[in-house]
Parts: sequence; C-alpha cells; structure tokens
Amino acid sequence: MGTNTVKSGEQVDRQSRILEAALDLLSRHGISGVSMRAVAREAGVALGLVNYYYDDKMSLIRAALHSVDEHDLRLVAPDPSLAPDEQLRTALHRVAGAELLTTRYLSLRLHLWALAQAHEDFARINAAAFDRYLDGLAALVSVAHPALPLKECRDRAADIVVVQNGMWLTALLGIDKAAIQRSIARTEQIAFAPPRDN
Amino acid sequence: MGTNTVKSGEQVDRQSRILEAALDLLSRHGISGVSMRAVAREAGVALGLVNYYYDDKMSLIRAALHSVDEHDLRLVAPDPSLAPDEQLRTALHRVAGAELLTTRYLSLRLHLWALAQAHEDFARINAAAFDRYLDGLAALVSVAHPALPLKECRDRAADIVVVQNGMWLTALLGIDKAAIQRSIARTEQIAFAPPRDN
DNA sequence: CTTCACATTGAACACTTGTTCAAGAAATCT
DNA sequence: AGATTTCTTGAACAAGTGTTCAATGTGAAG
Repeated sequence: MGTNTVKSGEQVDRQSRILEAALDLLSRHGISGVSMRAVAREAGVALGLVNYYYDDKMSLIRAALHSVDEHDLRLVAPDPSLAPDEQLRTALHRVAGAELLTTRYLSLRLHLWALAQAHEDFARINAAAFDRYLDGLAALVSVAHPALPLKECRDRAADIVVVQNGMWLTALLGIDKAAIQRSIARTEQIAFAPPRDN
Repeated sequence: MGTNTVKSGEQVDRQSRILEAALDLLSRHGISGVSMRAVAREAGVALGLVNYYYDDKMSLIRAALHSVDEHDLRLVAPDPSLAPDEQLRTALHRVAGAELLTTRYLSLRLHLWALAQAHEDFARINAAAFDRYLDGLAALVSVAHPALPLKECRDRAADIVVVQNGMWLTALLGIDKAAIQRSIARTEQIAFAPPRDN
C-alpha cells in the first residue's frame, strides 16, 4: 500500500486526473456540466473508473470542494520567513494575484458556493472551511498587531473577508481592475488601522 | 389581448405562478433542481403548460433572471420624496434590509451568478443588468454629491458595489450580523467621503 | 346554438443521467 | 511459475430529462 508505484509512462495517476477533470468541468460549465460521463471523457478514462475511485457523484464533488478549500487555506498560511506585517500584507495582496483572479478559480469558488446553498451536506463543509479561513486571517492580523485584543482581530478579519468576497465576485462580473486595486487598499486600511478610537 | 380577463377564482394567472415556482426551486435547490416537471408540480399545473408559456427551459430561466434583475434595479431607484443624501443613504441601507437579507433572494442571486458563469447567454444579460445597477448607484452618488466629477462618482459606486457583493455573499455563508452592519457603515463612508485628497 | 381562439392536459418521444457489474488487463506477491 | 490483489473497461438498467403533440376544456364572439 502507501504511495502507488509509478506507472511505466509519465502520466499522472488516474485518480487525480479524474478529480482535475471534475474541477475543470465544474468551473467551466457549472454543476450541470459535471456528469460522470463528461468527467470520464475529460479525464480520458472509462466511465466505470470514475465510480471506482469515487463511490458517488457526491463523493467526487465533495473531493473537489475539499481540494478548493485546501487551496483557500493556503492563502492565509503564515510565512515565517517574512516580517509579521509583511506576512499580512502579502496575504492581502495574494487574493488579487494573477493565479487567483484567474477565471477558473473564481468560477470554481462561485459554483461551489452555489452548491453549498443547494445541499446541506456541502453547506457544512463549506462553513467549516470558511471558519478556518477566518481563523487564519485573524491570526495574521494578530501577529502583525500584537497589542490588539483577539476579539478585535477577528472582527477585522471578518470585515476584510467581506471585502475580499466582494472582490472575487466582482472580478467575475468583469469590473475594471482599478476597483479591485482600490479594494485591496481598503483591506489593508482595515487591517492596519490604529487600535480603535471610541 | 391586453390584460387577461380575471379567472373565476381568485388565483393568480398561471404564467406568473410558473415563473414564481421556477424562482422558488432555483433558490432552494439550484439549477439542477429546476426541471420542467418540478416547476409544473410546484406551480400546480400540468407539464405541458410550462412549455406553453415558455418555449424553452432557457426562456424560463431567462425570465427568472430578468425578474431578479428588475428587483435589483429597484434598489437604486431614485426616490424624489427624499433629500438627495437621504436617497443615497436609504439605498445603501436597503441592501441589508430584512427583505433582501432573506435567504431566498441571496440564494437566487448566487445561483444566477453561477449560471451566468456557465452560459454565455446569461452572462451578457447579467453584465448588462450589473451595468445598469452601477449606473443607478453612481447617479445617486452624483445627486448627493453634486460637486463631484462624474468619473469619481462611478468609481465610488464601483467600490460600494464590491463591498455590497461581499455583504451579500458573506450573509449567505452565515457570518455574524455585526460584520454586515460595519460593512454598511463602510459603504456610507465611501459614498460620503470628502471630495478627494490627492 | 355554433364557431373559434385560447388554455390546459398528459401520454409519448428520444436522450441523458447515476449506478452496478461481470469481465478482463496489469501489477504484485509467494 | 501460478495465485491474488488491484485497475480498468464498457455494456446494461432503471430513472429522469426537455420537448412535441393530439386531444380536450373553457369562455367569449358571431
């Protein structure tokens, strides 16, 4: 068991090819474009193999959701090689980076949100991932702003997330880049604001 | 022709019952929950009648999209009975009002966005509606802030929309109301900021 | 009344869907 | 080598899909 022995050719293992195909179809055509047959075709495998690696269609979508959630979490992962406030600043800028503002990722995120609205099962997974993201962001704020009470850090993280979600959504609708840049500046402003004034 | 003669009973005309059913199903179960049969069942009519009023499934969804877009536009409609800055302020508060933060509307909006991502056809309609919304908001800003150049008004409107989209999305994910309230304050801050400082 | 346009029905069509399964290929083990 | 476990295939099935259409109901105009 353990890691599979490498196949003779150089092709990736079929299971992740299948998952990748599902992610691609989901981002391009939405959930109604993700049929087991379409996934099999896109991955270049037989229909039966999709059901071999993933019991259900549900399991397949769940795996896709999980993979995107993991990707999201990496956005707010601490980077010890940077100064505290640089960690926070680069994290805030990452959400408008080239890889992220790619339509594929944004579209994927949108379709998964929509899916979470439709199925209680996905809603739970999504909410949990969202909380972890919020925690990660709050931690970055706290490290960059040690004097700030934790409650306030979480509030700021929540405020930042609102703007970030707005940026993601608005980027999908094709608004001008300038508004995105101004919104990034706004998240920085929230993050690095003086400790409170009331 | 013209308005139909009123049916004997007090029930609404079937066409709008069908559209309403489609909206309901879309908001609750997403696009894959909207089958012609499900719509007919929900509306309490026979299957054939759905295809009688709407040629396609596409036409039905298009009508749903159109109806929500109209609702969106009404959010930024000018209200001559109010003072200019009150018009803008109430419009900004409306997006977090009880009717709007209802899950049904938000969910609908989300699923329609997702649909627009999947079908070029819907994408165009959606983009056009989005532009009209942006124009409406920019007009409100302009009226409340007569000295401000029009370009600046549009920029502020774009910034506000980013935050509003974020609020809508985040409300769906069930974040605390406090963050929403702070975000509304942020939109006001953007709208009523002094004319520029650089 | 008859006529006629409109509204409404549900059966029927061809097609796609998710899932199962017996069969076979390929790798691993003894 | 054979034995065994793991992959991989595509046919088959029942259920669901959008769309069409001949049949019927309904109410107003002639």
